[in-house]
Amino acid sequence: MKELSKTYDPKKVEDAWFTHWETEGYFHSEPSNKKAPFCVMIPPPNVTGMLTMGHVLNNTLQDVLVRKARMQGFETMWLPGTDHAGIATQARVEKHIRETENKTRHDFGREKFVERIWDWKDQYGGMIIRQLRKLGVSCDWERERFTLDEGLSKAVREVFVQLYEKVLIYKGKRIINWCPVSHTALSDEEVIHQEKNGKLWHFKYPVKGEDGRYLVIATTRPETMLGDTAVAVNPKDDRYTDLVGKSILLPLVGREIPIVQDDYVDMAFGTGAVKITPAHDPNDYEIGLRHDLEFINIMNEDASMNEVVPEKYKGMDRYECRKAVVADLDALGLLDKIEDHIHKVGYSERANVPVEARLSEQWFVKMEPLAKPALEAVNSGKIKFNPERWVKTYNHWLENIRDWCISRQLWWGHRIPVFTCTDCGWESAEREDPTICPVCGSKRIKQDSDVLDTWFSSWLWPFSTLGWPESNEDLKYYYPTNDLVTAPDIIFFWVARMIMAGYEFMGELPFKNVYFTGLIRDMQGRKMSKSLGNSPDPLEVIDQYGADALRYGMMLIAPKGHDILFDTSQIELGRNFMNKLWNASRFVLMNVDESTQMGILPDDADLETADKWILAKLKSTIESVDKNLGEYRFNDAAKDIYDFTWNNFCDWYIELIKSRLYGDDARKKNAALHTAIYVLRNIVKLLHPYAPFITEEIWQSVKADEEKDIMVSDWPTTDALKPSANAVKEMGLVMDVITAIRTIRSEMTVPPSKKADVLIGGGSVETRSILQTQAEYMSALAKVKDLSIAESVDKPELSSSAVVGDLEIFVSLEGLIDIDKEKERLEKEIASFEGRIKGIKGKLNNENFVSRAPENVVQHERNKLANYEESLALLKENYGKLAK
RNA sequence: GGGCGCUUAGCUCAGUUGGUUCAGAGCACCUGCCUUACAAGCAGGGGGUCACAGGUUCGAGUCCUGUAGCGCCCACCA
Repeated sequence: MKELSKTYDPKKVEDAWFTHWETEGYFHSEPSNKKAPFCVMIPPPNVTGMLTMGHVLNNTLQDVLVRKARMQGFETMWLPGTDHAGIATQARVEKHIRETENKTRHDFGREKFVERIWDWKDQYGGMIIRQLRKLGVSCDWERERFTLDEGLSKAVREVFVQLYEKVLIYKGKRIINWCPVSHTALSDEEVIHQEKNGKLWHFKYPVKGEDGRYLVIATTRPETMLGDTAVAVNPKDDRYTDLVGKSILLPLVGREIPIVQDDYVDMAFGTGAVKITPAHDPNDYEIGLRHDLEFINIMNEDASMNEVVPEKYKGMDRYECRKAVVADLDALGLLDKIEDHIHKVGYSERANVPVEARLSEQWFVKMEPLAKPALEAVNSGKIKFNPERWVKTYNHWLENIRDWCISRQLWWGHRIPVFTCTDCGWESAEREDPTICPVCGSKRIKQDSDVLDTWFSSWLWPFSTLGWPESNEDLKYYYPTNDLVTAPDIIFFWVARMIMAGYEFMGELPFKNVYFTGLIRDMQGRKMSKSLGNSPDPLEVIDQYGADALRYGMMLIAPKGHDILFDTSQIELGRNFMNKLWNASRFVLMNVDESTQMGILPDDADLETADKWILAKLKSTIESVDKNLGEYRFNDAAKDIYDFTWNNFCDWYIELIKSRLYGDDARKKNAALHTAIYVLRNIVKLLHPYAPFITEEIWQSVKADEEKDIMVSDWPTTDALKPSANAVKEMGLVMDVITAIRTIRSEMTVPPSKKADVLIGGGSVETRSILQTQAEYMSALAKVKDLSIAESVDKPELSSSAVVGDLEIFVSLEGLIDIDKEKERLEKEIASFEGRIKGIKGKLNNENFVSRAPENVVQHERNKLANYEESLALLKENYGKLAK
C-alpha cells in the first residue's frame, strides 16, 4: 500500500504525471473506426503571447470537455497551436531589434527581416505552449500547428485564389483605417472607439468675392482643413441658400473651394456648414464622390503632414499641426469660437493610437454572399451558442456586414498571391508563383507586396489544421468539430468568419457548439492588463497553489458567460478542496490492507443505512454532474462534486464509518471500507476533468492492478447504484438529531471531551426504531454517554432540550446548564416556530389558495403546519418545566 | 442613436420548469475545539424588505411593464 503525505504537494506530482501521460501517448489521437470522434480546436493564442488568466479560464474549460469526452469513450482530439499575429509579432521584433542593435527593419530589408522574425519565433515564440502544458491541458501535442506553417499557408493561398476567381476578393481605392504607428491598413474590427473629451472649433471661412462675408464651419479636426476641397450645407437650409454656387477661399492654403449642397449635412449640428476633406474622412469621401471633388492627401504614413501642405506645416505631426493651424487662424481673426465636445475617437487595437482615415488602394473580401449560410446555420440551431444571447450580436453584425479589408502593409504574414506583369499589365492570383507572364511572355512579374490580415488564416483554422485543401482521413474523421470555447470579444474577428469559411470552403459547419466565456477582470471590475499590473501571473499561482487548485478554483467562480471578478485568494478555495480530498483519501487508504479489493461494491446484505445513503447521494451527484456539464454549467458541476465530497463524504460518511473501521468485526469493516473506496474512486473520476493531477495521483492507490490510468479510464455511471429513499430519509433523521444535540452542546459550551446523557422521547414506533438502530452513530458523532429512547421520557432535572419534528431531545448537563441561557434558547425557538405557523395559517386561511393551488401543494402546507404545531407544543411544554 | 447584460448577506457570487428548507455557498465575523484523515481543519452561531415602483397569479428572487444606477457591444453626425 502506498503511504500518502500529510499535506498534498502539487509540485511533487504534476510534472511527472504530465510526462507520463505524454509518454503513454494518451494525448494523441488517430481516426478510429470503432469510436466516434470528439474534436476541439484551440483558439490559437498569439505566438508572442504569455499565459494569462483568460487563457487559464478558456483552456481549462476546453480541457474539462475534452477529458470528460475521452473518459466517455470518444476518440478525442484537441488540436493546439499558435497564431502568427502579424502586427503584434512584427512590432515585437522591431522593438527587439531597435533595443538590441539600434536598427530598423529597413536596415535589413524584407527578406532578412522576415528571417529575423522566424529566428525570434524559434527562440522566444511559443512560450505559451509550454505554459499551457504546466496547466495540464490534454492537447494532442503532436498535432501542434502554426498559422504561418507550410500547410496552413497553402490553405490560405488556395482560399485567396478561389475567392479571387469568384471575384469575392477585389482591389479597391477606399478610405480605410490607417495605423500611423504600424504603418498599415486595419479592418473595421481592429479599431476601438473610445469616448474622448475634445473640442469643436468654429472657423470663419471667407466667401470669395464677398468682402467681409464668412461662412462659419465647425470641426473636430482643424489640421485636416489643409486638405479641404469643399464646404457643404444641407439643401433645405435656407440660411445658406444664397451662398450655394459661390466658393470659399481656403485660409492658410489659398485654394478656392466650392460650396456644395448635400443631404448628409445635419442642419442642427454646429453651424450647419461642414468642411469637406475627401481624402481624410469616410463621409467626406462619399460627398467627394457625389460632387466630383478633389481628393488631396495631406499626410504621410506616420500621420505627419506631407509635402502638399504649405511649407510651414510640412513634416509636422498631426497634433502639432492642429495647434499651429488653430493659432494661425486665430491670428488672422478667423477663429470664431471653441466649444467643448465629447466624441468617439477610433484607436488602433494594437498600437493604441488614434487611427487615421486614409485613402488608399487595398484588397477586400466581399462578405455579403458568405454571410447568408452563416446566418442560417446559427438561426436554425445547427450551430448552438451558449449563452444563447450572443446570437443577437452575431446576427446584427452579419446582417450589416461590410467588406473586409484584408491587406496589410507589413512583412510578417502570408503574402498576397497576386502577380502582375510590368509589361502588359496582366494580373492574377496564382496557386504557384509564375515565372513568365502567360499573356506576353515577359519575365518581369511582380508579386503584390502586402500581406494578409492575420485573421485571414485564423478563419480557416478548423479545417486548415486538418490538412485541407488536401483531402485526407483526418479531415473526414474530425470535421466538423464539436465544441468551440472562446471569449465573446472575438465573435466577429473569428467565430463568425470561421462559420462563413466553413460553409464556403468545406460546405459544412465548422463546429456544433460555441461556448462563450466571460472576461476576467480584477476585483475593481477593470480588465486585466499589463499596464495596470493587475493581472496575476498564472505560473506564479500554479507555483503557489498547484495547477489543479488554479483550474478548479477558476471553474468554481466561472459562471455561465458572465464576466468574472478574479482574485488570487479565490484560488485558495481550490487549494483547500484539493487538500481536503487528499486527506480523505489518505484516511481511506490508511485502512486498506492486502485483502482489500479495489472497485468492488459490498454485498447488499452487508450494507448499513449509512452506506446506502452515501451511495444514493453518489448516484444523484453523478446525475447532476452529467446534466450540468451537458449544459455547459461548469461551475454547477464543480459545485456538485465539492458539496458531495466535503459535506456528504467527509463531514458525515467518514465520521459514520469510523467505528466500524476501528472495530473488530471484519465483515462490517470490509463493507464500510469497500463502500468508501467505491465512492472515492467515483469522486476522483468525476473530478478528473477539473483537477487531472491530484486525481491521477490518488487513483493510483485506489485502482485495481489491471486498471488503466484515470486519464483513460471510464467515466462514472450510475448503473450499479440503486436509489434508496429509505436510507436517505433515515440518515436525514439521524443527522438532524445529531445536529440538534451538537447545537445544544455548543450553545451550552460543553467541553468536547465531556460526554452527556441523552434522552429522546416521542415520535412514532418506526422513528424510534430507526434511532435505536442508529444509536451508535449518535453516540459517536454527538458525544453521547447513555442514550435512552422511549415513547415518553421525563425531562431530567438539569438538562437542555430541543425538538426535532415530533421528537423531544434532552441533553443532561449536570453542572453545565445555565438556566437563563436555556430559557433564551427556547424562547427564540418558540418565536421562530410561531412565526412559521402564522405564515402557513395565513396561506391556508386564504380561500383562493386552498381552492386553486394544486392539491399536493396544499397538502404539503397542511402537513408542515401539523408538524410545526406539534414541535411548538413540545417546546412550550419543556419551556414550562424549565420556568418552575 | 440602437442592442445586450448586471443589481440577492460586509465582500465575491449561485439560485435551471413560479410551489417540498427557497432565501443559499465561499470568504469575512462571533463562540468552542490541536477529537489519532485534514488548523488549508472540526462543531456551532449571527447576518439579507432578493435595486426601486407597478402588474400577472392562490402564490414572484424567479414571469411582464416601467424607473434608477453600473458595465459592455454596435452605429459615418463634422
